[in-house]
Amino acid sequence: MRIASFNINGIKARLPRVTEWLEETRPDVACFQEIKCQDPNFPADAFGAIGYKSIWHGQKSFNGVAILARETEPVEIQRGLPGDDEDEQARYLEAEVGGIRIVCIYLPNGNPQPGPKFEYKLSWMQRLRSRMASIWAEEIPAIVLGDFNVIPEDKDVWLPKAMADDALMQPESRDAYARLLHDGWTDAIDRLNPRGGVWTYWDYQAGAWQRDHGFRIDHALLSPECADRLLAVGVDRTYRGREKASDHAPIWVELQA
DNA sequence: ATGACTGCCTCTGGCAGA
Repeated sequence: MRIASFNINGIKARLPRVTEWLEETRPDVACFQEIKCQDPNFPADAFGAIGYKSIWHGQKSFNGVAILARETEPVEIQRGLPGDDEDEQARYLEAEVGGIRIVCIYLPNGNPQPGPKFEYKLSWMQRLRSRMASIWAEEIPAIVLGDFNVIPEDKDVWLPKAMADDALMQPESRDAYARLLHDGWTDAIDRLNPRGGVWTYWDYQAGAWQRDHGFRIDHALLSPECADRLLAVGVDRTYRGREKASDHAPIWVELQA
């Protein structure tokens, strides 16, 4: 079973790229972040036509997440990250697909730091940890994946100095991410690429893609019930180099059926 | 080098992204 995640940076601008990727790679489950559309405008029919059923949580202009499943309907468990009734940003969608709990997240970027956006990021990560602890307690196969907007370690960025002041790699952001790992979740890409050097994002600016100036911020965290079944991981880098590409590449994990 | 690019909604420029 292959479960993928893709920060698509706008479903309207990216639909041809995204359907092409689905048809070429045929993941069993696909999580999208930054769909950047309101709920009525999500192109569920276009995905249905190529064999995928969708649930989504949209928002005007920004954010927005979706979960697609091949030949089966994702069963929605939770929409929006619990823990703050004031938070209306569409960044969290949780479903069950084929006996696996799928948690699709778009974690706040947090720039500029310090400031309210960085505080929002850190409080969001606290709430995520709490939600993940509840899921952990269910002792089920679960995978939390998406755009975490955290560079976990220096080995996960082409040049640590270049990003030193960025919210993505502040000690507070890294500590909050490390706590999830200490809680027992397995960073699937890191587990199978322990020396680092794996990028999932390249900026549109300054020829970052051409120079391979990237970093790793898209992650997949596995509960023990999933980690025991981990066969392979990957980043579909080639899609970053195509016409009208997202600034992220898709990531995927393969679990034993 | 306070640079660079892209998408969105449209106050077609300002915001957000990372």
